Amino acid sequence: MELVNAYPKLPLTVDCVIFGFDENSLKVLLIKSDLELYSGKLSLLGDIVNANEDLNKAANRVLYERTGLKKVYLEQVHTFSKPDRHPGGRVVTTAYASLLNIKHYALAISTNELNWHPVSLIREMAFDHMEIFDYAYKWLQKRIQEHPLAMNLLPEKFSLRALQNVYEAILDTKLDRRNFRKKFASMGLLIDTNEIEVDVTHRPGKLYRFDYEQYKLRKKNWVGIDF
Amino acid sequence: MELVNAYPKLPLTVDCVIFGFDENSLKVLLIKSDLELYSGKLSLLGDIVNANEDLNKAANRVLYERTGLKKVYLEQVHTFSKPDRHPGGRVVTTAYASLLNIKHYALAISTNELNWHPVSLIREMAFDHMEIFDYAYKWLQKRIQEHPLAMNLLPEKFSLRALQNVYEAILDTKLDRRNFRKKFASMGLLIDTNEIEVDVTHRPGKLYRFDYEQYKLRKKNWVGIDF
DNA sequence: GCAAAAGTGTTGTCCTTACACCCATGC
DNA sequence: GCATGGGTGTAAGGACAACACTTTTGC
Repeated sequence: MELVNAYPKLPLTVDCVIFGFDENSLKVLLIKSDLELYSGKLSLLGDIVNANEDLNKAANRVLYERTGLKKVYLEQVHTFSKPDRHPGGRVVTTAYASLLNIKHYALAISTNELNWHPVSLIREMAFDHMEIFDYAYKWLQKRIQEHPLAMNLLPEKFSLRALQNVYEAILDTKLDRRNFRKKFASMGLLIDTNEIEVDVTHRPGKLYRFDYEQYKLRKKNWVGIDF
Repeated sequence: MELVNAYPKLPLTVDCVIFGFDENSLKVLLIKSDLELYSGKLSLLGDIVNANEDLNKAANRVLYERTGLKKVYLEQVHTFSKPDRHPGGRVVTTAYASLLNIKHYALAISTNELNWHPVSLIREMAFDHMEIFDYAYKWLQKRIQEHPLAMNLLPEKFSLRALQNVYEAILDTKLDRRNFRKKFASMGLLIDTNEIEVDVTHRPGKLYRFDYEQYKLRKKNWVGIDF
């Protein structure tokens, strides 16, 4: 079947929006742009998709090549396709996002000044990456309220305070501590490890594990019209 | 800048999942597959993306070419990229979805047996279109609970019963009539037109308009962790 | 004993659910 | 007058928001 060979073809890239959490603040992994035109500007981690890999694989490869990070859980966010979005010619890009604990993933590579940047300080980027980033950030804020994504970026055992810090940083808001704790207690998805924090300069908090087993058993029965 | 010319290129298509509503049931617009291999199988409305159009434009064009439908609001759902998803060779496709009132959009074309098919009867399709369809349907079910998408497929003036029928068909569930009405009343987004249904064989219902102005003014302040 | 953060309970409000009867119209 | 679906209210339960004091630890 040679039909497909006659089709117009386009270069396809992936761009990874890697959110990280550290010192109670949300960051994003960026490099300095390769392109002269955008010299000095920050850029997402992107590269071309090869002929025989799916987008997910491409995103993982690109992330690995640019950062040395492996086995990162990436989710597809959106595909951006404005014809003029890349000054070098037409390129369609699919954005992937992830959320991880900066302390768990040492950066093996520092090419292009690869580094974590606080989300709150990002003002502009190369290409249309600011638009992609904004989209991905909104996606993340919604996503974290519906999925236990936050657990990805905490150690296996964590305190409720640490969990709350994650939500506050990502949602960029303050939450009532008592209500937050009640909420998670009532979900029945946290297992008390009977351990407590160590090396803190105040009363240590209890440590919990997230009950992935239980979570998987739930089926979401979500009917609630609201807009 | 000739960088981009050296990149590997892939054929890119769009596939439109056009949901329609008629006679209180949810349908989807499908054609018989072009391909010999899939002869007799149903297929989404898809075609190649041209070199200088963005995906959104491509989706609109493809829809127009295949159906004669114009000015349909399409939303991007997901991009599917398995290397073997098309038997004729590697093709990446981006799925777009819409929801419209079948009675408002007469099909101008009937090539490939273009037709509306009840969603509940779809069992298999050509290519990976069943997977795309399933994804789009889940997307729709979530989307309609968070956005006033349902209004797209009602006449400008509609009864609460008609609105409820939409939700019941799409969510595939029964809703309590009184609670449903209270819900929409309390939202404050429906305007009583002071008109009533005509030509019904029972007590006519009041007709409402959706208050798009008001809706646009709302900003969603949505913080509610739930999973 | 002081600083710092952990831990905890109650009340009011709102939202959701469940549920049954009368009303207006066409025929 | 009967069949069909429109329209309405209430009570109970659950979720959420607001709010302050005591406890434990390190130093």
